[in-house]
Amino acid sequence: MTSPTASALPAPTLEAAVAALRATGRRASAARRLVLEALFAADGPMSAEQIADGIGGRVPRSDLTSVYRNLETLEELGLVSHVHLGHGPGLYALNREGACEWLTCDRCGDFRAVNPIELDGVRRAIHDAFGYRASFAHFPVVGLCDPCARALER
Amino acid sequence: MTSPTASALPAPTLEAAVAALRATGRRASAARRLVLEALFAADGPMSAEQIADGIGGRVPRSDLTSVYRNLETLEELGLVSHVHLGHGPGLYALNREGACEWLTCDRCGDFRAVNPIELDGVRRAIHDAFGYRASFAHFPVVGLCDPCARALER
DNA sequence: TTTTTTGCAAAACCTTTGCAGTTGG
DNA sequence: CCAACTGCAAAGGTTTTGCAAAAAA
Repeated sequence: MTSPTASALPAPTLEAAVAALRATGRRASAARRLVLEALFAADGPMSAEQIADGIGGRVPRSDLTSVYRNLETLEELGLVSHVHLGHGPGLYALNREGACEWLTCDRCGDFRAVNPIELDGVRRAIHDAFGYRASFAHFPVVGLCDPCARALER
Repeated sequence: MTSPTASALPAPTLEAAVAALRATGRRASAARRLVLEALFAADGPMSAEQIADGIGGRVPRSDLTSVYRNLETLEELGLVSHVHLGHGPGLYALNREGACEWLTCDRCGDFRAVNPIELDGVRRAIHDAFGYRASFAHFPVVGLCDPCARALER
């Protein structure tokens, strides 16, 4: 029931993101910049709470409600997206060049970002068999990673 | 972080399910029978709340907490499993013969059960490319169904 | 000045936990 | 009888909503 309203392309810098905000009549508020700074400083997808906490001090902390609202705005603009890697909170990341899709292990919780091109064969197989255009950007491929699969084979 | 502790096979009838419960020292309580009756009466996967509500009167209603606890028990026994079809509550169903996996449309929310055999080609492609043993039983393949894909192409 | 955005409090939503009382075997 | 189970109330974790005050343009 979600369909990204991507009205802007990935922004490579904070300034580009601010420009994209302004271009749609939105404001570059302090709270919004803080969210962007946290996202630019991150090395992987983060929960709203981690963003609000300021990534352990690397960035000043902010209000959780505002973080959620700003993430929603940034998502509407196509600057950010979120993924559900299991049962916990949604995880947010900047849309970088060649937006990513995800694989996650149901057993150890580890995850891996993959370039959509690498999943095109899989996507084609699904489309041929079921007529669905699959995407693993919002919900990942879930399975067992190789170490966990071996561990379960005893 | 989930791995089914399937200690029993799918039960084709309520009596078989009761037998599976007894075989592991568990009791066939009234509340538990009600959950099983609801599941046997259902034509698709249901939320815990729908089960507690007694499928709109087809079955007497029961306490939501007990429903959750009983679903958990039935899942431990391998009689039931649940799937997350999007952002709402988890949906539960009996494990029928040839347990199923799921496809769901991100846009209209529609879903479709498929026999795991039909996804084996997809699974192989994923395994060859990434070393993951994918399963779409707990988290479905998410994408756009054909009608929605056409609708978006304008 | 006008419109957007914020921060707080509160609620909504789904699920789990604690516990005293009940029940199945 | 006794362990397993129930129902209620309460809490936990994540996300949303309402609203008056503050800030951006």
